[in-house]
Amino acid sequence: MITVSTSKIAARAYHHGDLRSALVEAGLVALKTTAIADMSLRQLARDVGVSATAVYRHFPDKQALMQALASEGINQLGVFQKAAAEGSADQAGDFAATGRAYVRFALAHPALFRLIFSQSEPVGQTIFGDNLAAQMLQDKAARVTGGDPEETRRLMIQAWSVVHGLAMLMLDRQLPADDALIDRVIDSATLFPR
Amino acid sequence: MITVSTSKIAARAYHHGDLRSALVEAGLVALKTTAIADMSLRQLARDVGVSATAVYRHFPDKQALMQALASEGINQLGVFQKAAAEGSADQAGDFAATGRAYVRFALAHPALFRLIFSQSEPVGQTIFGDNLAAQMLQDKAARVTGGDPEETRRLMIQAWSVVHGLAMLMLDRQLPADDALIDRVIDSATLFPR
DNA sequence: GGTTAATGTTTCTGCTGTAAACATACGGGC
DNA sequence: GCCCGTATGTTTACAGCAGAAACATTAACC
Repeated sequence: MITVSTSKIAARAYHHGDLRSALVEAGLVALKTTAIADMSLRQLARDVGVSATAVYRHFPDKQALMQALASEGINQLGVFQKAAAEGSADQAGDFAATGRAYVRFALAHPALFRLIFSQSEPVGQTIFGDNLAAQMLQDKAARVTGGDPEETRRLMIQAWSVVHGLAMLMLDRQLPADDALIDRVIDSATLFPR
Repeated sequence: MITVSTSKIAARAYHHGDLRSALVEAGLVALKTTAIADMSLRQLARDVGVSATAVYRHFPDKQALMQALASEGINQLGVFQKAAAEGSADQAGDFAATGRAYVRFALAHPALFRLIFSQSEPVGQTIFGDNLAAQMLQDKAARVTGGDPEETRRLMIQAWSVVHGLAMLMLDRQLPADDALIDRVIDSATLFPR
């Protein structure tokens, strides 16, 4: 994946080749075993084999690197949700499937999921964000409500709240991270006013 | 509030009087203007007017102090919810009122609210916790379902998920922190399977 | 081939949590 | 009234952190 563009065969000296990508990749790996609070620029630099401050040639500060990781994370979430939705029959099942995927993604990548939402600059750009995950939420919701914009918006927010809350409470060990529980909560969530 | 138990009039020398309480109090104040990640033992010690390491006579480490703050926070949440529930007529309104209070508390005390759930040792002790907030959730839910334990549990989890998710998304600026929106989401949340 | 910009490294500052050794003062037993 | 143990402070020290500043190396282009 990391290839130096020039003819020289991966000269390991001084210039790295593509330090930025390498840092992001290392960051994603680190997030599998490291909590957000314990993420360290210096450690990442060590992992990549570069001096501590080299990072600052590619990111203005730590926050910027974290933001890049979060951005990559929200991408992966969208892809994962899309894959999950493709295997279901009706549209209501579709919607539920993306919700289940949301929670399962959170449980599978806890630190990454948290990171997505711990950027003060919302990387999940409110519900009008331009990422795949947000788009899917909008589309599925609109299809379920039949298109009425106000109802669609309400459904989006309510559905998002349920899965987000469930995910967070499970991540924070307030609820057991139980697959059956996810299904039960989502299946019995009737999101329409009577 | 801080009084030395002996006759000496608040001798500010060497022994503080009640450093533990003072630290907790200072911590709660600090949380009004400081994000969790930026909370510092040394700063708290400075605020109270004591050396940096004096803290360790009362708390084994930073985590323990944070836990104490979280514990106080969940207390306050319970009290706030109780007060909110007392002004409503029927039981369903009761339940909704505690939900609204949950979200409003989160918005009013963002860092404190986050702290409650950011302790790896769950201070909101799963849903069987012994704190007032958890007790209220259980009671209100049981009253609504008529007592059926399985249904009660489902309702608790679902209701908790909605309000927790809504609160988190608003805190993380993914949704506008709008009072009317809170009402709309909670009022239209029909939490029973058809 | 030499200049310039991009991308590295070293070195430094000030912050953090926390361990260890030492100082002070309170309270109870003689 | 003195004395000593224990609780509760302080000072000093260390390692790790984010980031600023000055300097080194390399690649790319004229």
